[in-house]
Amino acid sequence: MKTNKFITIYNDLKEKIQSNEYAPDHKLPSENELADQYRTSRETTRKALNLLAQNGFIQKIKGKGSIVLDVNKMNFPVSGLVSFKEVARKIGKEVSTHVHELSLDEMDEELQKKLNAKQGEKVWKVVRTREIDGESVILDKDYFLQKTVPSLTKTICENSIYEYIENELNVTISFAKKEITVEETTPEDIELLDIKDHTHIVQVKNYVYLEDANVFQYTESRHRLDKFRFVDFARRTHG
Amino acid sequence: MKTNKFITIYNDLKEKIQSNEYAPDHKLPSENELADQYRTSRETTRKALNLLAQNGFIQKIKGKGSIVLDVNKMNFPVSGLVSFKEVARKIGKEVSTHVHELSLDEMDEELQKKLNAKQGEKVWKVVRTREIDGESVILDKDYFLQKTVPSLTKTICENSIYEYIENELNVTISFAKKEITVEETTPEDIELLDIKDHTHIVQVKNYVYLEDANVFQYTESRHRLDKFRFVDFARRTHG
DNA sequence: AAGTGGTCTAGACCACAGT
DNA sequence: CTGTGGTCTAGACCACTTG
Repeated sequence: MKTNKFITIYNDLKEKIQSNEYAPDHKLPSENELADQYRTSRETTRKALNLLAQNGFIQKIKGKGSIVLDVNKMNFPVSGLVSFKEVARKIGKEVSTHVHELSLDEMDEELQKKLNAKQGEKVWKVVRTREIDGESVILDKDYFLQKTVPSLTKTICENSIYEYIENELNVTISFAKKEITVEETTPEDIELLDIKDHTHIVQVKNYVYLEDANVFQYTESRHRLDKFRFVDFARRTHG
Repeated sequence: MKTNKFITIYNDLKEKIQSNEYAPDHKLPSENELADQYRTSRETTRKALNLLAQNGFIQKIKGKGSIVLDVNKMNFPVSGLVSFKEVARKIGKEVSTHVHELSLDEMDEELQKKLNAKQGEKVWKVVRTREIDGESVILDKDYFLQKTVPSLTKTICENSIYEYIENELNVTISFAKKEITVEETTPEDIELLDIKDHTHIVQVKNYVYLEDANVFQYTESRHRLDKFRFVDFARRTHG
């Protein structure tokens, strides 16, 4: 696997920021200096710096330079495409996953629409609950098009489906859309989750798209109110 | 105001996509063709295309081309830095804002920490409720550092504070962090909002940063459960 | 083999901040 | 004035898709 030059520079600078070699509120070397250091052109250096800026490590200011941001203070985005396992590891809690259902089903009309699929295509349906510190707090229903995920096993579902998809299959995830709303608890929620006296749950609908801009997964996540937390990090972009 | 070449191209292509001149699932002209058409270099064209991709208008696929996405189907991000007025206009509802409090205060310790401010600095505190279709559903508490927002009036608060800040003052907003959690309703919620029988509200903490990477605004938004909806649009980025 | 997007280069001019 | 980041250019090579 050959790595691009600007990715190499990005990773190097990222590590130096995280290890405090470049400390918060201080400035990075200028673009010209960095281009010299890494024996590359300025445009390539700029690509690396723009990535750092996009991911919240630095802030570029015209006429001044690139300022290192306080990574810890920003308390990084648990947003986007991060998998449950990664999040769990991050918060350092005792977690586990229980698979309640794993089946290859026909789709009803609504699901067909959500996945933008044809009549007759089949989907994997996976129902899982997530336990944190011994309490069942998240109910996940995942739907994968069989077209892109030919087979699935219980073992895979108990670990990270994302890892399996990205590493074992040759599929690249491109972007995801999330919709967060609050809904009334259903009998199923009460059955599968350790609901306290709550009348509502937080519902997260997640649409995952591939490189070719087709949806291939739809997930409905139902979170116990008191255990829900979502962080979003929005950068202003041109236009 | 001089516009950059790549922004011009971006806007032109964006309009052509929105007006269906370039239809969903079809391909844009190649980068070389576009570079010819706009009498510019390929790299500049690429900058425009990358912006379109970032904002969800197209999907670039190596070896193939740039495919136009279905803008309507994706139901665009109401996420990030969009102001209440913009969102309101988008959903086309009858909305209004009521200012309950507008004062220049000392900060307590907690707020000082949140705004990363020094002892003795003062903040504008603004308490507003938002009415949609005659019901009071959002309670906003904004805190602005006086250092960056010297003066505020009730009229400004009734309209868009963001518009005032970005247009009248010479301040550029750079990025924002949001934290979404669910909290128990307080007596203040019940007093100022049309709460039904709900025991909880959705709380959105919003930290807004300037170009120099300092926080200048902290907002706590409290939303009635049944009227809350948040859309997030996450693109995969390198690294 | 031809065409596409992805990376990289070396050089140029600009707008802005600090002196 | 100098140095910074922002934009733009013309050309090169690569990896990938498709015929």
